[in-house]
Amino acid sequence: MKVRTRFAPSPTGYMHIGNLRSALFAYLTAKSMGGDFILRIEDTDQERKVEGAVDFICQTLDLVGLKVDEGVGAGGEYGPYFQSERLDIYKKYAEMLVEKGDAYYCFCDEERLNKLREIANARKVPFTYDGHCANIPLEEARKRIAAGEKYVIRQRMPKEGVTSYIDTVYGEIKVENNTLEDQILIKSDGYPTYNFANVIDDHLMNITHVNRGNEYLSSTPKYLLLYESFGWESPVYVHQPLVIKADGTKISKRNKDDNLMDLINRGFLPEAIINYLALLGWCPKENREFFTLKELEEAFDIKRISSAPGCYDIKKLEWFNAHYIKELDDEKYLEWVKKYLTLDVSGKSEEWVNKLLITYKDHISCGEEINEVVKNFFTDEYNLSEECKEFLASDPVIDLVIEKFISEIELIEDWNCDNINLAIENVKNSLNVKGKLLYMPLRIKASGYMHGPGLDACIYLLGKEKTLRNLRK
RNA sequence: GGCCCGUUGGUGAAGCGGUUUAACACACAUGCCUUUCACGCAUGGAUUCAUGGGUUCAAAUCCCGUACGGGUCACCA
Repeated sequence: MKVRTRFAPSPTGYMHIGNLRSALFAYLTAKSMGGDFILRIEDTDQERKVEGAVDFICQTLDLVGLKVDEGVGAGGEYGPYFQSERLDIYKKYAEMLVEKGDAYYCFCDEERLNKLREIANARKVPFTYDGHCANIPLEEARKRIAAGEKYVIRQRMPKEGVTSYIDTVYGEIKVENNTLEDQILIKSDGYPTYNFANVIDDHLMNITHVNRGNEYLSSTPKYLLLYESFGWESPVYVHQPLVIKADGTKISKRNKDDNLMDLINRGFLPEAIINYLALLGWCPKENREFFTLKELEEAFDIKRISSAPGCYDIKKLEWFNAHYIKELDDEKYLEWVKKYLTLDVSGKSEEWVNKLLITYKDHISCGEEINEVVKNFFTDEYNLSEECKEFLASDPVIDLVIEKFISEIELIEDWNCDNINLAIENVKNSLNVKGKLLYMPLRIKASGYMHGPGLDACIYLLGKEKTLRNLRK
């Protein structure tokens, strides 16, 4: 049977790094076994729905290269793929369960449930539904419904026994049935709950592997009981470890380091994000860290998903990103990096701008960083860091080096890197200064930075006039 | 609180009973190279795998308890 996995987000806003990771793992689970990746939208909560969120999810998947084989945006024969368009299907299956006695109509209103909750709170015991409506005869229940009374449908849980299953990542999970609540399947507005719609859709859409966060680990028995009631075969469960942050705070759509669009807008490459995310909770058999999506599809193996949480670290992502930036060929790099350039380049030749950007290609870890690293080329007002000032004051020969260099620069007629190197060489020979003491003063005075690309290229790009102005400051 | 999951160096993470004197990567330190930084190359750092017991000839690896962290107990998904 062909492997089929799904990414089933609810349209509640932007995606963060954790959402994308879920999508990635579902995608890789399918692709690693030659299967299909399906996109289903779980829009059963009418109150939390956000306008435009579906488009956004599709765009995001497209952007990072996770191609949807079937479902929203791709079509397919198991639709509709919006849960809000499948209401009659859920209703039908819920009624079947009622007919079998594995579910029942419940007329308890919010008021009564709140009262129960208060009592439970006061006694400091967890609230669970008391089964108040569990034994209303079906005939009577139907009459009340016909009379217009509001109702929900609840799953009837076994009072004893244990439900267990084998999870691909966590192994055997056992849960006592008496800890399971008679959960709601169909809400009073006629919409299904997540727990129910999920089971129905996964079965009807022939989903073979269910990828989801491990927060569902202990509620999975509820699903299993539903499959059992229907006499359906349950899918393979692949529960994934959570993604946490080093500082203990949660991944949030509002945090700029976590929000996917923010990352893209700051100049993180999709390839880098995908590569990094794949390694968050999964590890390849061979000792390797760089993977394209295609390579991940080959190498991925659900058996190697870790059961310990993955730790999201923006620093490591930056490192991956810097690597992928270096891999870009110059033409592609220029086209990409210019999208992030906010400095005023009017009055500069395109040739000069391109050379400047390429020179700094190996020195940025994300797109927007280019502005920081290159800004002194656009201003006469730069402030030296304390570290720079300290260095300049650290040796009396430094002033001589600068003075000599100024006179050498003044002599250059043909402005190119070779002549600039020659000038440096002359300073070195005449003052007998070399190494850090020679290069650092020149770099700091000319460019305002302690670090950067080759000094000759920096000075060349600065131009003769500006170099002299900076050196004389 | 009940139930479920997790805990390996500064960080991420491999290893899942003996070939481990615990891989690899990031970070750090030192050295080499480059007329500087960076890049690259080389070297160094966990007497030890949260903790206490147990099983075994042998445990980071299996079992039990403890601590800490997380999850879950909604007409949210």
